[in-house]
Amino acid sequence: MLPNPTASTEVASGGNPWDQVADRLRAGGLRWTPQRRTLIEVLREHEGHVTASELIARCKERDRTTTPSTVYRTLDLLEELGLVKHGHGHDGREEYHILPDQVHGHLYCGGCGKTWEIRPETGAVIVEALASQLGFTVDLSHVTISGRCAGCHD
Amino acid sequence: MLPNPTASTEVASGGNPWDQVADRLRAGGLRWTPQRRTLIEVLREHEGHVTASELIARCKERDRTTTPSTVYRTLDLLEELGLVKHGHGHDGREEYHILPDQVHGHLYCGGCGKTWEIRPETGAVIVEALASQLGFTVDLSHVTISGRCAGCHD
DNA sequence: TTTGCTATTGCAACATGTTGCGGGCTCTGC
DNA sequence: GCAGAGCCCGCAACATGTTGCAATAGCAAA
Repeated sequence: MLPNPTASTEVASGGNPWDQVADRLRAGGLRWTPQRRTLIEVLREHEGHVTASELIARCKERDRTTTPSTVYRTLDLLEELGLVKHGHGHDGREEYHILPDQVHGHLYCGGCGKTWEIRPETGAVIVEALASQLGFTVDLSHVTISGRCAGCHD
Repeated sequence: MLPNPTASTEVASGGNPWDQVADRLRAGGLRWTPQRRTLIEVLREHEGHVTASELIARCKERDRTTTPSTVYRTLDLLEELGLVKHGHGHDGREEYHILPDQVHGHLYCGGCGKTWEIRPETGAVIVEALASQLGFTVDLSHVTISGRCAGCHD
């Protein structure tokens, strides 16, 4: 039935996570559709962060009939599977972290418009400050923190 | 020339900042319009934070002809005057801090949906961590940091 | 008070997300 | 290989912001 039965166990352990998406969906009673396949193909080609609108644009390049609502709904699904994680850029727009193996936060400089990743050591300080003082578990990856970088003071 | 010359110095030092808005606008060659007056009246009645859509709704209560674009543009103006400061809630929607005398950040719990203010002491730890390690000057008030509060772990 | 400059408004169109609904398609079980 | 079950798609409508443009209306100077 499956085109390539030999690959399944190999892929399951060390292979590309995207190869398992179809099976993981079906295992949960969900469906593997052309629209979802298109989005997965687009995601395979990206790393790091992408805005939702860019993903939609790329999907439209492959399939002119792409509908935004379908993309957003599929992204929600993939987030539940842990394959992407959404956050918000400095302006509140949606951004997706692809394959969030290592959670990290972002900094945005309002002066020059650049964005940096917050290194784990630095992030740990923030996370711990809020954990110890308020018992709050921070999800740093959800927001982009704004401010001014070293080169853009005053 | 001014209608109430005796009040000017009094107001300038300790009075209500909203009372000076009209003059501050005119001083810059800008105009004092009914639409702006309506928004100021609404802002006077609020403290802390309000979402943009709530402000628009309140303006509409006073003036049915209120247009969203005008409200947004006026809020931009008031931000330049330092009377409000915009930020983004956990979902990326706009929020305005009214009269930001003391800048503070916000925490949002994805479990119970509540929001807390970050106390200055706690905020200082975060600001300093990024300043000393990266030379980055954080504007904590711009974003709402997400996570889980003490009561919503696991 | 009148006049003229131009800041501002309201509209319309657009960008980005979200949501409800009816019909179609995927999957499974026979 | 077929048919039923129900997940999903695409549409339409809406919510929240942003932007360009022509007409209006504040303001100040005469």
